[in-house]
Amino acid sequence: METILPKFDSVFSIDCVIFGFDEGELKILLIERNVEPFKDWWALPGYLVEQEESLDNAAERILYELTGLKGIYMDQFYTFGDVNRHPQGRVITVGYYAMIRLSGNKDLKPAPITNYAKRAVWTPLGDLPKLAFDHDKIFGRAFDKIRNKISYQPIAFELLPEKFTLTQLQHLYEVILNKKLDKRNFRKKMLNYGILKELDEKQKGVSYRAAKLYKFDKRKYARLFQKELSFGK
Amino acid sequence: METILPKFDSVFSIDCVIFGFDEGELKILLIERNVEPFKDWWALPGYLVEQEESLDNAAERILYELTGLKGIYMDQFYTFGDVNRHPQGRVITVGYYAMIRLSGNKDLKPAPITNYAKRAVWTPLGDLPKLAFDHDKIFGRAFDKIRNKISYQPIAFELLPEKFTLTQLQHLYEVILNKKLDKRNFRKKMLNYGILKELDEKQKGVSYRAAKLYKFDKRKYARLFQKELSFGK
DNA sequence: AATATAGTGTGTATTTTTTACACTAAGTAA
DNA sequence: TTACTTAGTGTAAAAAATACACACTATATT
Repeated sequence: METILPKFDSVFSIDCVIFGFDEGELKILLIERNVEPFKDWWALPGYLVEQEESLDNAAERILYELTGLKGIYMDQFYTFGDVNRHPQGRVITVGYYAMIRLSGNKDLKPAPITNYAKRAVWTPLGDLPKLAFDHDKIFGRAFDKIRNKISYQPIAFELLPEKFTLTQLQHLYEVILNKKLDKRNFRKKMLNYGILKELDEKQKGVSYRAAKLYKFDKRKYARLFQKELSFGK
Repeated sequence: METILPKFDSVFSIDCVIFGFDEGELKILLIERNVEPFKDWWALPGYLVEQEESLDNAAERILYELTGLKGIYMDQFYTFGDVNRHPQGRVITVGYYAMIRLSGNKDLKPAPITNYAKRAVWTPLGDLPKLAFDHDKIFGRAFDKIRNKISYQPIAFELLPEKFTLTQLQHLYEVILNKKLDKRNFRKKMLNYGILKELDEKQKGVSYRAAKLYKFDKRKYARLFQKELSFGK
Protein backbone atom coordinates (compact mmCIF):
# COMPACT_ATOMS: atom_id res chain seq x y z
CA MET A 1 0.00 0.00 0.00
CA GLU A 2 1.26 3.40 -0.85
CA THR A 3 0.29 6.94 -0.07
CA ILE A 4 0.81 9.51 -2.74
CA LEU A 5 1.36 12.97 -1.41
CA PRO A 6 -0.98 15.49 -2.91
CA LYS A 7 0.59 18.00 -5.23
CA PHE A 8 1.20 21.25 -3.56
CA ASP A 9 2.32 24.79 -3.88
CA SER A 10 3.65 25.47 -0.46
CA VAL A 11 1.26 27.81 1.21
CA PHE A 12 3.04 28.37 4.36
CA SER A 13 4.51 31.64 5.27
CA ILE A 14 6.87 33.25 7.71
CA ASP A 15 6.17 36.32 9.76
CA CYS A 16 8.96 38.15 11.50
CA VAL A 17 8.82 40.18 14.68
CA ILE A 18 12.01 42.18 14.87
CA PHE A 19 12.61 44.09 18.05
CA GLY A 20 14.83 47.11 18.29
CA PHE A 21 15.53 49.65 21.01
CA ASP A 22 16.06 53.27 20.18
CA GLU A 23 15.64 56.56 21.98
CA GLY A 24 14.56 54.69 25.05
CA GLU A 25 11.73 52.96 23.26
CA LEU A 26 11.11 49.41 22.18
CA LYS A 27 10.20 49.23 18.53
CA ILE A 28 9.30 46.63 15.98
CA LEU A 29 9.83 46.65 12.30
CA LEU A 30 6.67 46.98 10.23
CA ILE A 31 6.11 47.15 6.52
CA GLU A 32 3.50 49.10 4.69
CA ARG A 33 1.86 46.65 2.33
CA ASN A 34 1.71 47.46 -1.34
CA VAL A 35 -0.53 44.63 -2.46
CA GLU A 36 -3.94 43.20 -1.70
CA PRO A 37 -5.22 41.99 0.63
CA PHE A 38 -4.68 44.63 3.25
CA LYS A 39 -3.03 46.94 0.73
CA ASP A 40 -1.74 50.06 2.49
CA TRP A 41 -2.04 48.44 5.90
CA TRP A 42 0.83 47.96 8.26
CA ALA A 43 1.97 44.41 8.77
CA LEU A 44 4.77 42.29 10.09
CA PRO A 45 7.35 41.50 7.42
CA GLY A 46 6.23 38.14 6.15
CA TYR A 47 5.81 36.17 2.97
CA LEU A 48 5.40 32.72 1.51
CA VAL A 49 8.07 30.07 1.90
CA GLU A 50 9.55 28.79 -1.33
CA GLN A 51 9.45 25.20 -2.39
CA GLU A 52 13.14 24.60 -1.97
CA GLU A 53 14.14 26.49 1.10
CA SER A 54 14.15 25.65 4.79
CA LEU A 55 12.11 27.68 7.19
CA ASP A 56 15.14 29.32 8.72
CA ASN A 57 16.46 30.33 5.33
CA ALA A 58 13.07 31.55 4.25
CA ALA A 59 12.84 33.73 7.31
CA GLU A 60 16.16 35.34 6.57
CA ARG A 61 15.38 35.85 2.89
CA ILE A 62 11.93 37.27 3.47
CA LEU A 63 13.12 39.70 6.07
CA TYR A 64 15.77 40.89 3.67
CA GLU A 65 13.45 41.27 0.73
CA LEU A 66 10.83 43.19 2.61
CA THR A 67 12.97 45.35 4.82
CA GLY A 68 16.51 45.29 3.51
CA LEU A 69 17.77 43.83 6.78
CA LYS A 70 20.39 41.28 5.94
CA GLY A 71 21.68 38.18 7.69
CA ILE A 72 19.56 38.38 10.80
CA TYR A 73 19.37 35.21 12.82
CA MET A 74 15.88 34.62 14.13
CA ASP A 75 14.24 32.10 16.40
CA GLN A 76 10.88 30.47 15.94
CA PHE A 77 8.33 31.14 18.60
CA TYR A 78 5.00 29.81 17.41
CA THR A 79 3.11 28.59 14.38
CA PHE A 80 -0.30 30.02 13.61
CA GLY A 81 -2.76 27.88 11.76
CA ASP A 82 -6.28 29.11 12.25
CA VAL A 83 -8.39 28.26 9.27
CA ASN A 84 -9.47 31.78 8.45
CA ARG A 85 -6.42 33.74 9.28
CA HIS A 86 -5.85 34.63 5.63
CA PRO A 87 -8.77 35.89 3.55
CA GLN A 88 -7.64 34.17 0.37
CA GLY A 89 -7.15 30.68 1.59
CA ARG A 90 -5.47 28.50 4.08
CA VAL A 91 -2.08 29.85 5.05
CA ILE A 92 -0.14 28.55 7.97
CA THR A 93 2.51 30.93 9.20
CA VAL A 94 5.55 30.32 11.32
CA GLY A 95 6.43 33.16 13.66
CA TYR A 96 10.07 34.14 14.00
CA TYR A 97 11.54 36.81 16.22
CA ALA A 98 14.86 38.53 16.73
CA MET A 99 16.24 41.28 18.88
CA ILE A 100 18.70 43.42 17.04
CA ARG A 101 20.96 46.38 17.46
CA LEU A 102 19.18 49.22 15.81
CA SER A 103 22.15 51.53 15.28
CA GLY A 104 23.15 51.41 11.64
CA ASN A 105 19.88 49.75 10.72
CA LYS A 106 17.79 52.82 11.09
CA ASP A 107 17.27 53.52 7.45
CA LEU A 108 15.66 50.62 5.79
CA LYS A 109 14.49 50.00 2.29
CA PRO A 110 12.83 46.92 1.01
CA ALA A 111 15.14 45.19 -1.43
CA PRO A 112 13.98 46.09 -4.92
CA ILE A 113 13.22 42.47 -5.65
CA THR A 114 9.53 42.61 -4.94
CA ASN A 115 6.96 45.35 -4.81
CA TYR A 116 5.27 43.76 -1.91
CA ALA A 117 6.21 46.40 0.63
CA LYS A 118 6.25 50.13 0.12
CA ARG A 119 8.58 50.74 2.99
CA ALA A 120 9.75 49.36 6.30
CA VAL A 121 9.55 51.46 9.43
CA TRP A 122 10.62 51.04 13.01
CA THR A 123 7.49 51.58 15.04
CA PRO A 124 7.39 52.14 18.80
CA LEU A 125 5.25 49.60 20.60
CA GLY A 126 3.23 52.43 22.03
CA ASP A 127 2.20 53.62 18.56
CA LEU A 128 1.33 50.35 16.91
CA PRO A 129 -1.50 50.65 14.42
CA LYS A 130 -3.97 47.85 13.91
CA LEU A 131 -2.08 45.34 11.83
CA ALA A 132 -3.06 43.28 8.81
CA PHE A 133 -4.29 39.68 9.12
CA ASP A 134 -3.82 38.28 12.62
CA HIS A 135 -0.53 40.08 13.03
CA ASP A 136 -1.62 41.73 16.27
CA LYS A 137 -1.92 38.31 17.77
CA ILE A 138 1.40 37.18 16.34
CA PHE A 139 3.12 40.25 17.68
CA GLY A 140 1.52 39.68 21.08
CA ARG A 141 2.89 36.23 21.33
CA ALA A 142 6.36 37.33 20.32
CA PHE A 143 6.30 40.02 22.96
CA ASP A 144 5.18 37.52 25.60
CA LYS A 145 8.04 35.35 24.52
CA ILE A 146 10.76 37.92 25.00
CA ARG A 147 9.23 39.24 28.21
CA ASN A 148 9.22 35.77 29.58
CA LYS A 149 12.65 34.86 28.31
CA ILE A 150 14.38 37.93 29.61
CA SER A 151 13.26 37.14 33.11
CA TYR A 152 15.49 34.09 33.22
CA GLN A 153 18.11 34.84 30.57
CA PRO A 154 19.86 38.13 29.95
CA ILE A 155 19.10 38.29 26.25
CA ALA A 156 18.63 42.01 26.02
CA PHE A 157 22.19 42.90 25.04
CA GLU A 158 21.42 42.25 21.43
CA LEU A 159 19.24 45.32 21.48
CA LEU A 160 21.84 47.75 22.75
CA PRO A 161 24.70 49.44 20.97
CA GLU A 162 28.01 47.65 21.32
CA LYS A 163 29.03 49.87 24.19
CA PHE A 164 26.38 50.75 26.69
CA THR A 165 25.96 51.96 30.25
CA LEU A 166 24.33 50.02 33.01
CA THR A 167 21.60 52.60 33.20
CA GLN A 168 20.76 52.07 29.56
CA LEU A 169 20.60 48.36 30.14
CA GLN A 170 18.35 48.87 33.10
CA HIS A 171 16.02 51.13 31.14
CA LEU A 172 15.72 48.46 28.51
CA TYR A 173 14.76 45.88 31.09
CA GLU A 174 12.25 48.25 32.56
CA VAL A 175 10.66 48.84 29.20
CA ILE A 176 10.39 45.16 28.38
CA LEU A 177 9.18 44.11 31.80
CA ASN A 178 7.07 47.20 32.22
CA LYS A 179 8.14 47.89 35.77
CA LYS A 180 10.75 49.84 37.65
CA LEU A 181 13.78 48.01 38.92
CA ASP A 182 16.06 48.91 41.80
CA LYS A 183 19.32 50.37 40.60
CA ARG A 184 21.65 48.80 43.12
CA ASN A 185 20.11 45.37 42.92
CA PHE A 186 20.03 45.47 39.16
CA ARG A 187 23.70 46.32 38.93
CA LYS A 188 24.68 43.71 41.44
CA LYS A 189 22.83 41.05 39.55
CA MET A 190 24.08 41.99 36.09
CA LEU A 191 27.68 42.31 37.18
CA ASN A 192 27.45 39.00 39.03
CA TYR A 193 26.56 37.14 35.88
CA GLY A 194 30.12 37.91 34.83
CA ILE A 195 29.14 38.51 31.23
CA LEU A 196 29.90 42.21 31.11
CA LYS A 197 33.30 43.69 30.36
CA GLU A 198 33.89 47.05 31.94
CA LEU A 199 35.62 49.37 29.48
CA ASP A 200 38.15 52.13 30.12
CA GLU A 201 35.82 54.49 28.47
CA LYS A 202 33.00 56.79 29.38
CA GLN A 203 29.83 58.03 27.86
CA LYS A 204 30.22 61.19 25.84
CA GLY A 205 28.03 64.14 25.03
CA VAL A 206 25.93 64.15 28.14
CA SER A 207 25.50 67.23 30.26
CA TYR A 208 26.01 65.45 33.52
CA ARG A 209 28.47 63.02 34.99
CA ALA A 210 29.36 60.49 32.31
CA ALA A 211 28.75 56.83 33.03
CA LYS A 212 31.14 53.96 32.46
CA LEU A 213 30.68 51.96 29.31
CA TYR A 214 30.38 48.19 29.21
CA LYS A 215 30.56 45.55 26.55
CA PHE A 216 28.74 42.26 26.44
CA ASP A 217 31.01 39.20 26.58
CA LYS A 218 29.51 36.68 24.18
CA ARG A 219 31.80 33.83 25.08
CA LYS A 220 31.09 33.94 28.77
CA TYR A 221 27.43 34.30 28.03
CA ALA A 222 27.42 31.19 25.89
CA ARG A 223 29.30 29.23 28.51
CA LEU A 224 26.87 30.30 31.20
CA PHE A 225 23.58 29.83 29.42
CA GLN A 226 24.02 26.74 27.38
CA LYS A 227 24.13 24.91 30.67
CA GLU A 228 20.91 23.41 31.84
CA LEU A 229 18.67 25.41 34.09
CA SER A 230 19.16 23.87 37.46
CA PHE A 231 16.73 22.08 39.65
CA GLY A 232 19.38 21.45 42.25
CA LYS A 233 20.13 18.20 44.00
CA MET B 1 -2.26 45.26 -7.73
CA GLU B 2 -3.35 41.92 -6.43
CA THR B 3 -1.68 38.75 -5.35
CA ILE B 4 -3.42 35.51 -6.09
CA LEU B 5 -2.60 32.78 -3.68
CA PRO B 6 -1.43 29.65 -5.40
CA LYS B 7 -3.81 26.71 -5.23
CA PHE B 8 -2.82 24.28 -2.64
CA ASP B 9 -3.48 20.96 -1.04
CA SER B 10 -2.28 21.62 2.43
CA VAL B 11 0.89 19.72 2.88
CA PHE B 12 1.58 20.47 6.39
CA SER B 13 1.39 17.85 9.02
CA ILE B 14 1.32 17.41 12.74
CA ASP B 15 3.53 15.09 14.72
CA CYS B 16 2.70 14.28 18.30
CA VAL B 17 5.04 13.39 21.11
CA ILE B 18 2.94 11.94 23.89
CA PHE B 19 4.72 11.25 27.13
CA GLY B 20 3.51 8.75 29.67
CA PHE B 21 4.99 7.32 32.84
CA ASP B 22 4.51 3.71 33.74
CA GLU B 23 6.35 1.15 35.80
CA GLY B 24 8.87 3.78 36.72
CA GLU B 25 9.72 4.50 33.11
CA LEU B 26 9.09 7.42 30.82
CA LYS B 27 7.47 6.30 27.61
CA ILE B 28 6.26 7.82 24.41
CA LEU B 29 3.54 6.67 22.14
CA LEU B 30 4.71 5.32 18.79
CA ILE B 31 2.83 3.89 15.87
CA GLU B 32 3.92 1.16 13.57
CA ARG B 33 3.40 2.50 10.08
CA ASN B 34 1.31 0.53 7.67
CA VAL B 35 1.98 2.57 4.54
CA GLU B 36 4.90 3.73 2.48
CA PRO B 37 7.20 5.49 2.93
CA PHE B 38 8.76 3.91 5.97
CA LYS B 39 6.18 1.14 5.97
CA ASP B 40 6.68 -1.07 9.04
CA TRP B 41 8.85 1.52 10.72
CA TRP B 42 8.09 3.07 14.06
CA ALA B 43 7.11 6.70 13.98
CA LEU B 44 5.51 9.44 15.99
CA PRO B 45 1.78 9.64 15.48
CA GLY B 46 1.42 12.24 12.79
CA TYR B 47 -0.49 13.02 9.64
CA LEU B 48 -1.52 15.74 7.26
CA VAL B 49 -3.63 18.65 8.36
CA GLU B 50 -6.95 18.99 6.59
CA GLN B 51 -7.98 22.00 4.62
CA GLU B 52 -10.61 23.16 7.05
CA GLU B 53 -9.23 22.48 10.46
CA SER B 54 -7.03 24.45 12.80
CA LEU B 55 -3.68 23.08 13.88
CA ASP B 56 -4.86 22.39 17.39
CA ASN B 57 -7.89 20.51 16.15
CA ALA B 58 -5.81 18.62 13.64
CA ALA B 59 -3.46 17.53 16.37
CA GLU B 60 -6.28 16.16 18.43
CA ARG B 61 -7.93 14.41 15.52
CA ILE B 62 -4.74 12.86 14.21
CA LEU B 63 -3.74 11.55 17.58
CA TYR B 64 -7.14 9.97 17.94
CA GLU B 65 -7.15 8.39 14.51
CA LEU B 66 -3.73 6.90 14.80
CA THR B 67 -3.72 5.81 18.41
CA GLY B 68 -7.28 5.85 19.69
CA LEU B 69 -6.36 8.44 22.33
CA LYS B 70 -9.23 10.87 22.58
CA GLY B 71 -9.51 14.50 23.61
CA ILE B 72 -5.88 15.07 24.54
CA TYR B 73 -4.84 18.69 24.82
CA MET B 74 -1.39 19.25 23.36
CA ASP B 75 0.99 22.16 23.14
CA GLN B 76 3.08 23.16 20.18
CA PHE B 77 6.80 23.08 20.68
CA TYR B 78 8.46 23.55 17.30
CA THR B 79 7.86 23.49 13.57
CA PHE B 80 10.15 21.50 11.36
CA GLY B 81 10.63 22.60 7.81
CA ASP B 82 13.79 21.20 6.33
CA VAL B 83 13.43 20.79 2.62
CA ASN B 84 14.16 17.10 2.49
CA ARG B 85 12.57 15.89 5.64
CA HIS B 86 9.96 13.93 3.71
CA PRO B 87 11.05 11.73 0.80
CA GLN B 88 7.96 12.45 -1.28
CA GLY B 89 7.91 16.18 -1.22
CA ARG B 90 7.93 19.23 0.87
CA VAL B 91 6.12 18.67 4.13
CA ILE B 92 6.30 21.07 7.01
CA THR B 93 5.34 19.55 10.29
CA VAL B 94 4.26 21.17 13.51
CA GLY B 95 5.40 19.35 16.63
CA TYR B 96 2.93 18.98 19.48
CA TYR B 97 3.51 17.36 22.82
CA ALA B 98 1.49 16.30 25.82
CA MET B 99 2.11 14.57 29.09
CA ILE B 100 -0.69 12.25 30.04
CA ARG B 101 -1.82 9.86 32.69
CA LEU B 102 -1.14 6.46 31.32
CA SER B 103 -3.45 4.45 33.55
CA GLY B 104 -6.54 3.50 31.57
CA ASN B 105 -4.79 4.39 28.33
CA LYS B 106 -2.57 1.38 28.28
CA ASP B 107 -4.36 -0.51 25.58
CA LEU B 108 -4.53 1.52 22.47
CA LYS B 109 -5.91 0.81 19.06
CA PRO B 110 -5.80 3.12 16.11
CA ALA B 111 -9.32 4.23 15.30
CA PRO B 112 -10.53 2.09 12.40
CA ILE B 113 -10.85 5.18 10.22
CA THR B 114 -7.55 4.84 8.46
CA ASN B 115 -5.19 2.00 7.85
CA TYR B 116 -2.24 4.24 8.30
CA ALA B 117 -1.04 2.70 11.53
CA LYS B 118 -0.94 -0.97 12.40
CA ARG B 119 -0.83 -0.30 16.10
CA ALA B 120 0.18 2.18 18.72
CA VAL B 121 2.54 1.19 21.48
CA TRP B 122 3.92 2.87 24.56
CA THR B 123 7.67 2.65 24.19
CA PRO B 124 10.16 3.33 26.97
CA LEU B 125 12.62 6.05 26.09
CA GLY B 126 15.42 3.62 26.74
CA ASP B 127 14.19 1.27 24.02
CA LEU B 128 13.42 3.71 21.26
CA PRO B 129 14.08 2.27 17.83
CA LYS B 130 15.30 4.42 15.00
CA LEU B 131 12.25 6.34 13.91
CA ALA B 132 10.85 7.19 10.49
CA PHE B 133 11.55 10.52 8.78
CA ASP B 134 13.23 13.02 11.11
CA HIS B 135 11.17 11.87 14.04
CA ASP B 136 14.25 11.23 16.15
CA LYS B 137 15.00 14.90 15.94
CA ILE B 138 11.42 15.87 16.66
CA PHE B 139 11.31 13.64 19.68
CA GLY B 140 14.61 15.08 20.90
CA ARG B 141 13.29 18.57 20.82
CA ALA B 142 10.14 17.60 22.64
CA PHE B 143 12.16 15.92 25.32
CA ASP B 144 14.37 18.99 25.69
CA LYS B 145 11.23 21.03 26.03
CA ILE B 146 9.75 19.07 28.90
CA ARG B 147 13.09 18.71 30.63
CA ASN B 148 13.53 22.42 30.49
CA LYS B 149 9.99 23.24 31.44
CA ILE B 150 9.83 20.97 34.43
CA SER B 151 12.78 22.73 35.97
CA TYR B 152 10.75 25.87 36.44
CA GLN B 153 7.17 24.62 36.44
CA PRO B 154 5.83 21.53 38.16
CA ILE B 155 4.12 20.09 35.11
CA ALA B 156 4.81 16.47 35.86
CA PHE B 157 1.57 15.73 37.70
CA GLU B 158 -0.19 15.09 34.46
CA LEU B 159 1.90 11.98 34.10
CA LEU B 160 0.99 10.40 37.40
CA PRO B 161 -2.12 8.58 38.48
CA GLU B 162 -4.68 10.76 40.20
CA LYS B 163 -3.42 9.72 43.60
CA PHE B 164 0.29 9.39 44.02
CA THR B 165 3.00 9.34 46.64
CA LEU B 166 5.75 11.89 46.94
CA THR B 167 8.28 9.21 46.23
CA GLN B 168 6.59 8.43 42.92
CA LEU B 169 6.63 12.08 42.05
CA GLN B 170 10.29 12.31 42.91
CA HIS B 171 11.13 9.27 40.79
CA LEU B 172 9.39 10.89 37.88
CA TYR B 173 11.42 14.05 38.26
CA GLU B 174 14.56 12.00 38.51
CA VAL B 175 13.76 10.17 35.33
CA ILE B 176 13.01 13.33 33.39
CA LEU B 177 15.95 15.30 34.71
CA ASN B 178 18.24 12.29 34.69
CA LYS B 179 19.70 12.93 38.12
CA LYS B 180 19.10 11.98 41.71
CA LEU B 181 17.33 14.47 43.91
CA ASP B 182 17.47 14.84 47.65
CA LYS B 183 14.37 13.45 49.33
CA ARG B 184 13.96 16.02 52.05
CA ASN B 185 14.60 19.00 49.84
CA PHE B 186 12.35 17.66 47.15
CA ARG B 187 9.46 17.19 49.56
CA LYS B 188 9.96 20.56 51.12
CA LYS B 189 9.89 22.26 47.76
CA MET B 190 6.89 20.41 46.40
CA LEU B 191 4.82 20.88 49.52
CA ASN B 192 5.76 24.55 49.63
CA TYR B 193 4.24 25.16 46.23
CA GLY B 194 0.95 24.51 47.96
CA ILE B 195 -0.48 22.68 45.01
CA LEU B 196 -0.69 19.24 46.59
CA LYS B 197 -3.61 18.00 48.66
CA GLU B 198 -2.69 15.43 51.25
CA LEU B 199 -5.27 12.66 51.31
CA ASP B 200 -6.49 10.55 54.23
CA GLU B 201 -5.44 7.54 52.35
CA LYS B 202 -2.42 5.33 51.96
CA GLN B 203 -0.81 3.34 49.28
CA LYS B 204 -2.02 -0.27 49.10
CA GLY B 205 -0.53 -3.54 48.08
CA VAL B 206 3.06 -2.80 48.92
CA SER B 207 5.12 -5.09 51.08
CA TYR B 208 6.53 -2.33 53.21
CA ARG B 209 5.33 0.74 55.01
CA ALA B 210 2.63 2.37 52.90
CA ALA B 211 3.12 5.97 51.91
CA LYS B 212 0.58 8.77 52.10
CA LEU B 213 -1.24 9.60 48.93
CA TYR B 214 -1.52 13.07 47.46
CA LYS B 215 -3.65 14.72 44.84
CA PHE B 216 -2.71 17.54 42.57
CA ASP B 217 -4.74 20.74 43.12
CA LYS B 218 -5.39 22.14 39.66
CA ARG B 219 -6.95 25.39 40.80
CA LYS B 220 -4.08 26.39 43.02
CA TYR B 221 -1.66 25.39 40.33
CA ALA B 222 -3.37 27.61 37.79
CA ARG B 223 -3.42 30.53 40.17
CA LEU B 224 0.26 30.09 40.93
CA PHE B 225 1.63 29.59 37.46
CA GLN B 226 -0.33 31.92 35.29
CA LYS B 227 1.46 34.69 37.12
CA GLU B 228 4.50 36.12 35.51
CA LEU B 229 7.90 34.73 36.32
CA SER B 230 9.47 37.31 38.53
CA PHE B 231 12.48 39.41 38.03
CA GLY B 232 12.01 41.18 41.33
CA LYS B 233 12.03 44.87 41.95
C1' DA C 1 33.94 81.60 40.73
C1' DA C 2 29.83 79.97 42.58
C1' DT C 3 25.75 77.45 42.13
C1' DA C 4 22.18 74.53 40.21
C1' DT C 5 21.18 70.33 37.86
C1' DA C 6 20.97 65.64 36.63
C1' DG C 7 22.45 61.26 36.55
C1' DT C 8 26.38 58.04 38.54
C1' DG C 9 27.85 54.90 41.77
C1' DT C 10 28.01 52.57 46.01
C1' DG C 11 26.96 49.13 51.02
C1' DT C 12 24.50 46.82 54.42
C1' DA C 13 21.05 44.49 56.88
C1' DT C 14 17.09 41.38 56.27
C1' DT C 15 14.55 37.86 54.28
C1' DT C 16 14.00 34.06 51.36
C1' DT C 17 15.60 30.21 48.95
C1' DT C 18 18.68 26.56 48.22
C1' DT C 19 21.66 23.17 49.66
C1' DA C 20 23.77 19.51 52.48
C1' DC C 21 23.17 15.88 55.36
C1' DA C 22 21.36 10.88 58.62
C1' DC C 23 18.46 8.71 61.52
C1' DT C 24 13.98 6.81 63.45
C1' DA C 25 9.25 5.05 62.39
C1' DA C 26 6.07 1.98 60.29
C1' DG C 27 4.55 -1.77 57.98
C1' DT C 28 5.34 -6.50 55.77
C1' DA C 29 7.38 -11.06 55.36
C1' DA C 30 9.58 -14.77 57.17
C1' DT D 1 10.64 -11.85 67.03
C1' DT D 2 13.39 -10.45 63.81
C1' DA D 3 14.87 -8.87 59.42
C1' DC D 4 13.85 -6.02 55.72
C1' DT D 5 12.34 -2.12 53.07
C1' DT D 6 10.67 2.23 52.34
C1' DA D 7 8.41 6.47 54.69
C1' DG D 8 9.04 10.45 56.92
C1' DT D 9 11.32 14.16 59.28
C1' DG D 10 14.78 18.97 60.95
C1' DT D 11 18.47 21.95 61.16
C1' DA D 12 22.40 24.54 60.03
C1' DA D 13 24.95 26.90 56.42
C1' DA D 14 25.32 29.19 52.14
C1' DA D 15 23.56 31.74 48.46
C1' DA D 16 20.34 34.76 46.35
C1' DA D 17 16.90 38.32 46.51
C1' DT D 18 15.13 42.35 48.49
C1' DA D 19 14.73 46.96 50.65
C1' DC D 20 16.62 51.14 51.18
C1' DA D 21 19.49 56.66 50.79
C1' DC D 22 23.14 59.59 50.10
C1' DA D 23 27.53 61.52 48.44
C1' DC D 24 29.99 62.18 43.98
C1' DT D 25 30.96 64.25 39.45
C1' DA D 26 30.51 66.44 35.18
C1' DT D 27 28.33 70.00 32.85
C1' DA D 28 25.54 74.23 32.21
C1' DT D 29 24.17 78.61 34.03
C1' DT D 30 24.76 82.86 36.27
